[in-house]
Amino acid sequence: MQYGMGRTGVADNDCRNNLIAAAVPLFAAKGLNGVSVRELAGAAGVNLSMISYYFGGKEGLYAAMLTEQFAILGRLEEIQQMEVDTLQKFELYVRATVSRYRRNPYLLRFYTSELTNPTACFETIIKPAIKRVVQMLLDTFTDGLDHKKFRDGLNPADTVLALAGMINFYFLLEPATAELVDHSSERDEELIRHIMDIFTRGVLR
Amino acid sequence: MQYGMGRTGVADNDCRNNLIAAAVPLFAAKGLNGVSVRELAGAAGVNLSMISYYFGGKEGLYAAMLTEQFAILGRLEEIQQMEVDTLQKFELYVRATVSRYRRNPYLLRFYTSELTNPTACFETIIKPAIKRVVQMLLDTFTDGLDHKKFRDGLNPADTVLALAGMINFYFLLEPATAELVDHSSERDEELIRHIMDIFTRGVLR
DNA sequence: GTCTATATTGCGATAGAC
DNA sequence: GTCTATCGCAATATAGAC
Repeated sequence: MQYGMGRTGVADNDCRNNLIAAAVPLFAAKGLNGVSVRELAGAAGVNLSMISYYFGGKEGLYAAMLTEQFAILGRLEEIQQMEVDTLQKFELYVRATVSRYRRNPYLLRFYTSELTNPTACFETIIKPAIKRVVQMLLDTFTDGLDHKKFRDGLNPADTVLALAGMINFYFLLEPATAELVDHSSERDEELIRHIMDIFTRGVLR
Repeated sequence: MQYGMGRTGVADNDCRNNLIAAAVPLFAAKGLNGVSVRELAGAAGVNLSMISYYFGGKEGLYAAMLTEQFAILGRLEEIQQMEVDTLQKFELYVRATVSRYRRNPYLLRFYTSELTNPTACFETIIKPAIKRVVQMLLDTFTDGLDHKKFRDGLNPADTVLALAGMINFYFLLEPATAELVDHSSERDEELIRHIMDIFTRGVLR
């Protein structure tokens, strides 16, 4: 997987990569304050001092890991540029959200952990990322309003937060409701259709 | 509630009460691992050793505080027993949720903090509390289905989680979207009406 | 019941050898 | 770039005086 051989010029710092890879599930499960540098280094199979060497400390590793995790959120903004109907854009947002959480089960935890118990990274990484997604949804909604797609009297912010809430909350509640509700990915298509059904009937004119 | 002062019989263990009162905003903001016993004792104006004396340690104080905070969630189950229309029960749930978060701005943080970075309290306190609320919503929905209030093809779990998601996520996102969306309590009535509008149009036959 | 003083452990960070 | 060893500090918890 990694090379490390002088002249080839191929990426070589296993240490750095291993640390970030090991940090993701640990920080996701226990939060910044719940994980020690010894635990992180042990899980990565590298020496404890490498954390300071590469990241300047535990918080630096946390920030680097979060930056990498949240880079993927930027792709949501591509949806707004696509040449499809407004309602289809909202459906694309829901689909992208579901597949993102399925592919990366840790992302939602960083999201909500920082919303609830913010660290220094909240202002620099998480808040801007969330604002851009919400702004994208607001712009999409405004565009739909201009084309008379929606009924009158809808509040843009309330409407897009309602859609975002339906899909995000479903995943957030999973640890508590797994015995009450089938959260398996086989039902994802039904879930998406269901949420879009409620939303569509709720906002159309 | 507590006595111990000879003859007046008035509640007396300030220490215990002060500790719980001081612990609420601290744990809410920084989580169990983010707060030290020194900080807790200092904020409560009591001696550090009182935490072990009354609660057996920091985690005991955390658990006692959470138990007190989550007791209020039990009142949601009264809604199901009320003699009103099914849709009105859902509206009562939304209203109760909004007013609960307004009166106690810390509750949602404990909720989501435990969902995201669970401590020992998750299994004993938070998960049972959430399950009971979701079960109440499911029962209410089933009742509505029996009375042919809703259109066919609706999945009970997806439907009630969608409603819960719309209202809860609105409050969860506030720290990130305060500059984009007006989250002030003056808009609460509009918010409730808006969410119920979408939900009602989304599920009615 | 409340205090002081302290025991003990674990933390994050780094100096310095290689 | 990676290691060992250790520093200095803050953590929780408690023993024991009052």
